[in-house]
Amino acid sequence: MCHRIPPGHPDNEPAGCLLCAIRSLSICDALDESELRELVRLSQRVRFGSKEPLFSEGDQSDASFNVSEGTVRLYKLLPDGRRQIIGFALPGDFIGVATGIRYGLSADAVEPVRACRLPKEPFSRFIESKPRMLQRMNDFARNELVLAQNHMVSLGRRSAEEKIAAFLIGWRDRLERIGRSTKTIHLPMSRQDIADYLGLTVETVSRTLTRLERENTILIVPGGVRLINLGRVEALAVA
Amino acid sequence: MCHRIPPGHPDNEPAGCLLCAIRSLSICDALDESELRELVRLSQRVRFGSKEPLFSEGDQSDASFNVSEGTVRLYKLLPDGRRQIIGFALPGDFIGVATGIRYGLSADAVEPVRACRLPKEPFSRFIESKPRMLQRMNDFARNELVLAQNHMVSLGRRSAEEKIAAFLIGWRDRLERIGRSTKTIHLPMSRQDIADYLGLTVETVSRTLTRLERENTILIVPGGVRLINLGRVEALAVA
DNA sequence: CGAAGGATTGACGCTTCTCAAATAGGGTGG
DNA sequence: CCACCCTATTTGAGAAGCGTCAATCCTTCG
Repeated sequence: MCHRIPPGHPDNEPAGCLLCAIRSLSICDALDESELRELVRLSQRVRFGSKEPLFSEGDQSDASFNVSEGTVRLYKLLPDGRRQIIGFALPGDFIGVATGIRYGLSADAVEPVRACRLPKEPFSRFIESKPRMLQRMNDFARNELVLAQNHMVSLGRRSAEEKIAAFLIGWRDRLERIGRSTKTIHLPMSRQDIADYLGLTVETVSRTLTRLERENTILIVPGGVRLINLGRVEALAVA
Repeated sequence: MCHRIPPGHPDNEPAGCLLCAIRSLSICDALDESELRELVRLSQRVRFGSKEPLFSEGDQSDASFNVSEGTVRLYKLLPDGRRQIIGFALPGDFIGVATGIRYGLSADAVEPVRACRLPKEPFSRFIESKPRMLQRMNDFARNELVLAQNHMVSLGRRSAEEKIAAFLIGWRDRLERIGRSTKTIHLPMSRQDIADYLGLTVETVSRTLTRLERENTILIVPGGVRLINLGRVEALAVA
């Protein structure tokens, strides 16, 4: 539907922080009007087409990103190509903060993505004297840790069926928190992505989903699922 | 060897932040002398015996802790008792920061632990106007995320043998960074702990370790292991 | 309309789990 | 100091869940 976009194509719009639709979801909510005006000057609005990388593990870490639209896949690769998806970033999420001079993981767009690019140096100078912003970034990191911890429980201790259920419930909750419809849960990522997120194979994901559908627990629809027997899914998810 | 210690037994020593041996490893390194003096007044030195909980998932989150001695196990439980160990905390680590009013996971002492207890309210007031401290706490949270991400790769995409190797290398690196000997790697945690950390069973951990020993890759010694064929372990660990 | 990639389904195998029992080790009390 | 007990660890045999390989189907898009 939309034509190929060059890597990290800059929009011609300026970063419109003051009018930003997802500001209340993002770290920028900790800034006042004059600070936002300052941020406008040091940030850039960028777009990425499906599968296009925002950054890759090992790259020089030049910038972080505030996702404003679309879904981003964050992952690590083993030398032989095995992939573990660490998480998916949604609008409001703040990604690409590296500990060292290089990114510790890779990120690419699952579907077309818009984001604010925050170049490392200017941005770190910008925040260094803003305790409220630092607090908010701390809260965001803590929240990421909570997600990571639940993810570890799934990876280490849940069966394939429980993993899928926990994934669907967790994804639904995240969509809900950013104000998306949850009547039918939109799944922009592929079966392979779900498999690599849950430590399974595509085949197992596919089989498990169709089994859940045959049992009338879920309904598979194009681009997502509906939870028919919500209680059953939730029971599997906590287990 | 030592008698039973009541839960979270307070030492009679004051919190000696100025002389603290692990300050350079901890978040407190971001504080100057007068700030440390302030911290002394609002923190308490506490001890925990083996297996004693520092806090439990679902408890009201009253305080966080700076570990100064010993090893802490951080974990989550499923309703049926399955356990996933999220990580181990060592001297210098800052644990028990909750996002909400309740702890999101449980923590207990693997071996006798000393820590500084930082009551939530006074501590959050203490840091709110200290950007350097907030920065450092951010760095610590980021570092935890890096560990979590590597852990997820192990849980989701590595074989039992690779998990064990990656665990040994990762543990060795952490011991090294806090200045511990790595000639023989001290493992204070049980086989069951290692299993619950790696998403395996005790039997698989035991079998894998003895297989590695039979192949002359490692040597199992009381309380730890020695890496005989370091190259082999490292090769398994990256894979 | 046809090609290409994604998703599903099936048959079979293997790694890891489960259940069970033996062994070792550490702490306690006599 | 030694014997005993309790727990941790190791080892074995068999089962099962999930992975692998392969073929088919479906969808999307040129």
